[in-house]
Amino acid sequence: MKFENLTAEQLEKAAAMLKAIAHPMRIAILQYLDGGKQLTVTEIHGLLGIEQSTTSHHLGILKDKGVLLSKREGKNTYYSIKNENLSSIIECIAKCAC
Amino acid sequence: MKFENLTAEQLEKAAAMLKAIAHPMRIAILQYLDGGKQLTVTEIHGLLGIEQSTTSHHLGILKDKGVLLSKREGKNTYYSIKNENLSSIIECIAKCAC
DNA sequence: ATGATATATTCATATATTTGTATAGACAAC
DNA sequence: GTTGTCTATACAAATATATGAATATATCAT
Repeated sequence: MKFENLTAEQLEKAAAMLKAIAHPMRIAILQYLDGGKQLTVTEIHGLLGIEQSTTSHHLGILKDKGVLLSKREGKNTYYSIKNENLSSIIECIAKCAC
Repeated sequence: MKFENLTAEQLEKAAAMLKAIAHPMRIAILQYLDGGKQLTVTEIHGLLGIEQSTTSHHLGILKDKGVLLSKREGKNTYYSIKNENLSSIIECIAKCAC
């Protein structure tokens, strides 16, 4: 696939999506959700060891930029990865960065 | 490849690398350099239509985070992509975002 | 309705990023 | 040497991001 022809608008959207992912805690969230898993805010909050409001904020960013999906079930909100293709970004960056 | 076991340090590095890429102008730079091309600061500055110092700054960020390589030749500095694997990140994000 | 639990939002503060102007440094030609 | 060109850096102002405490909202159970 060629990406030499991305419009300014497309560049903005791609950058916004990448920027949403480009945070240690948010990468950690993606790793916990990898493989189609669905986790609640509280579960992720516990796994990350950061405040509930901070966790919710990170999840909101990822959802807002189209990285995650959310599904409310009773008191809980389950988050999952919208496009499993995105996992390959993390795998690739892990290969390059580690 | 599993990435569920990244250490805090590895998460930081991966995030830093992604953050370096996660900017419209810097994605545009990567698209210009795709395919192993080498371009000078002035050439990229001309292609992007932004200030020379801003261009140099963006290139410095990408180099500092391990995305680009630079090679000085006389007055010119040629920049190129360090790991062509990284192109696939952009291709993937383009697929997901566009 | 009351209380308990889960999630989202508001707000403030601290920190980081982006951008361009101006300047400095490196190098070549003369 | 001086001049012109290419690149990098210092600085400042504007903007954006990250974090958590406090609060609000939603839902369930009783």
